[in-house]
Amino acid sequence: MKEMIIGLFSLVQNKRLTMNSDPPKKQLIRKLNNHLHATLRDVANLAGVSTKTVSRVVNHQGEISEATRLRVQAAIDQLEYRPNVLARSLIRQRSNTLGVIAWGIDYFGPSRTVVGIEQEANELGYSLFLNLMSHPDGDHEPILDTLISRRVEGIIWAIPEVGGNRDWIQTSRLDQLPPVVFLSMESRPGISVVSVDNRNGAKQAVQHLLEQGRRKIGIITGPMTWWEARERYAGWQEALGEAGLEASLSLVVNSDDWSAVNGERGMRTLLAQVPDIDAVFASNDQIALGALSTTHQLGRCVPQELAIVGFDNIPEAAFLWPPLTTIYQHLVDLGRVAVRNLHEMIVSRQSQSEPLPPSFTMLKPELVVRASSSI
Amino acid sequence: MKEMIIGLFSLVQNKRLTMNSDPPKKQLIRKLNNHLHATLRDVANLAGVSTKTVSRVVNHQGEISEATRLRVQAAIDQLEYRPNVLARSLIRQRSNTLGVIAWGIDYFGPSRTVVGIEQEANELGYSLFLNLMSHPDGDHEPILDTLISRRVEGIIWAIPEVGGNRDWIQTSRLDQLPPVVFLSMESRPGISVVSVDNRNGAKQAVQHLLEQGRRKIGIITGPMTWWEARERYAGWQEALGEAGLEASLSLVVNSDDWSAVNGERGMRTLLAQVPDIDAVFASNDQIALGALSTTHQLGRCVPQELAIVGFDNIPEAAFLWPPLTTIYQHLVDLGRVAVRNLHEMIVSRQSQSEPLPPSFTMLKPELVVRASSSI
DNA sequence: TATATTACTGACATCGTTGTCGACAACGAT
DNA sequence: ATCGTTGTCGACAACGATGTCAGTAATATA
Repeated sequence: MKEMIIGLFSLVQNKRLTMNSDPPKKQLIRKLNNHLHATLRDVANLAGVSTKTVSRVVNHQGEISEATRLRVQAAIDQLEYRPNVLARSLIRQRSNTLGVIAWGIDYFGPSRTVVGIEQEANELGYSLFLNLMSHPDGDHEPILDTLISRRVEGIIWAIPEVGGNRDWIQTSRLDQLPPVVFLSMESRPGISVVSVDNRNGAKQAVQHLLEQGRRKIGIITGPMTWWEARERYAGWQEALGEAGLEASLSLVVNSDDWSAVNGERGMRTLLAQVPDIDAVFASNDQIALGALSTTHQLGRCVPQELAIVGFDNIPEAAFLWPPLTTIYQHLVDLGRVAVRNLHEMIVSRQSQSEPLPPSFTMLKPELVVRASSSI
Repeated sequence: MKEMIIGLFSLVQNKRLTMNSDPPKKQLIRKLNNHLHATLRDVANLAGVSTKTVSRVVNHQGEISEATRLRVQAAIDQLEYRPNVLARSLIRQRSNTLGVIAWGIDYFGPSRTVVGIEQEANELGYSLFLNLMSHPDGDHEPILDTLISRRVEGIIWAIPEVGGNRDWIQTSRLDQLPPVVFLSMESRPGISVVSVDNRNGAKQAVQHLLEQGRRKIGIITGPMTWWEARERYAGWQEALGEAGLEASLSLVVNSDDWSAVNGERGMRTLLAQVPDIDAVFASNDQIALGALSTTHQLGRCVPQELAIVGFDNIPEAAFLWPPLTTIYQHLVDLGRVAVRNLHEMIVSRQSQSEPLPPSFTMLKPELVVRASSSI
């Protein structure tokens, strides 16, 4: 009975071969002209072995006699065979891909982060799907759907926390996703996060200004809907508080984006509110740049009359006039750590063991002292 | 006879079902716990139809009675079914993915380009694999192998032309690839290229300086191994030549990278070589920034004594002191056009028609006048 | 010499889809 | 009553790989 079934099977299977009257060689030439790819079966036919044997050679698995290995390898080379990863992913149930959802990679910070993500993903053997949003609080649903449909094994959420754009995490949506690592956001129970310690960075900046003998230290914040802006603001407050100074509201100017325009305006406002202000912490380097621009326009001397510190250490910072003291964030590392953590989550989920507890990593930024803050 | 075969087939197929003793519902719960995805078959079972019918509903193809359509849709929603694009790509022989090979996306220019690429790819329904190289002349072979194995339908080569890093194009390697569009390089027969007209940009910059009455116009070039640097240099030469001025070598300083450090040094050298120089074309904004830094250090007045023009229009340019005149490249468009061209190549190859002739597109940059060049 | 072991290889089913082809019911027309 | 049509739907094979299992030949063991 069994033999009978097998017989019928192969009878049916042979139909394919008989339908195609070309000899194998000719078939292959046609394939190449149509920009098709050689398959395991092509290689197997050419080498006179089964597809499984070719598969074994390709994956260096199982024991293969040197003779057949060479024969198969020759066929592979001759046909320029490349395994079809789509088919492999399908049967292995592993796509070896990650998805990044990012925003603002035309800015220095986010793009550095993506570089780190790409490097680490590459080293761990993942290919990376890049998805960009046009606004930090845009609609991410279609992106998630694509990533799920493509069966990515993990997702890096490289979008800043702005307003309520993380509220969806509380919903059940997260359960339907592969492992996700979030970047640059407030820690929340149950999810994995990697962030730069913005508060500490701001604190370092202000403490440095205090050490330089400054006492009236203003701040131009970023948009306060951003978590990072709030953290930097909090760091400024903390540093002043610990020094026994009042974080008076007249020393604060909020800007509604991170651009130099607002730095320019903010600086004017601060100088109007507190004419004898002697230092300003700008919440990023663009804002600092705008602030510097204002000091030039008004003829104030930096750092003699007024010290300025930024945040980010953009490549231009060292060449501004005067060179800008700032806070350096290890953003490439941020990306790398995120992928490493993600990889661990993926591995742990595969091994069916207890799910890994969510991780929370904080990277400490560094103060870079230049002429804009020290005489 | 035929019925017999069919009978045997389904007998064999049923083995799978009998082997698995769980009722369908329970199977599904197990699936969800293991983070598996519902398949067409799951949906079909739940809705009491065949997989093909579900497929038809998902793809809005064929004629389906409203009753079954609703029933199937309900099952899809209930199971949160997402089609597996890997399987779909496999059978359809279309992956709907593109690959980008890029370098330097932590710089402003390349990252803008990638933004454009991502946007257009997204709009045309492609997912994007991002691959970064650490050097413009690094080894791209492993990247190409991965992309081929993943069966991307096209490749965007977003790496600047440096030294001989395009020589491989002459080899047969290109034939084994899906359609490729190259960015920012010299036109070559047989390949598709999209570039910014660097020569024209530089020419505009120098012509602007001439219109301002400048006559001793120097240049700080980029690294001359780069095609873009050579083009900008050529533009400077052309503009001077057309104005009847000599492009004397004393007016030229080469820098070996694009950084501000070299702009600083370059400016010093120029001032030493030609003390009465009255304008400088810096081959990018970083170099211009360095040059500006030198003028501050030496107390030269910009633009009164010395006009400076850059290239790129980095976001900081408007806020430097003085604000920098520069050349704006439409890099987002560059990326978009590249993907659009690539898409056409892909479509044409599919339709089996005559292969599309390679395209060559040049985007014209724009002069942005600011205070560094006009009094 | 007969049997157990090892080394190597292949047949088949399978992953989750879609294209092809044909089955079947309902319908109106002859 | 018979015969196309039309509208729905399903069985099957196929995409290109890998895992399972069994088969064969060569070698080692009794």
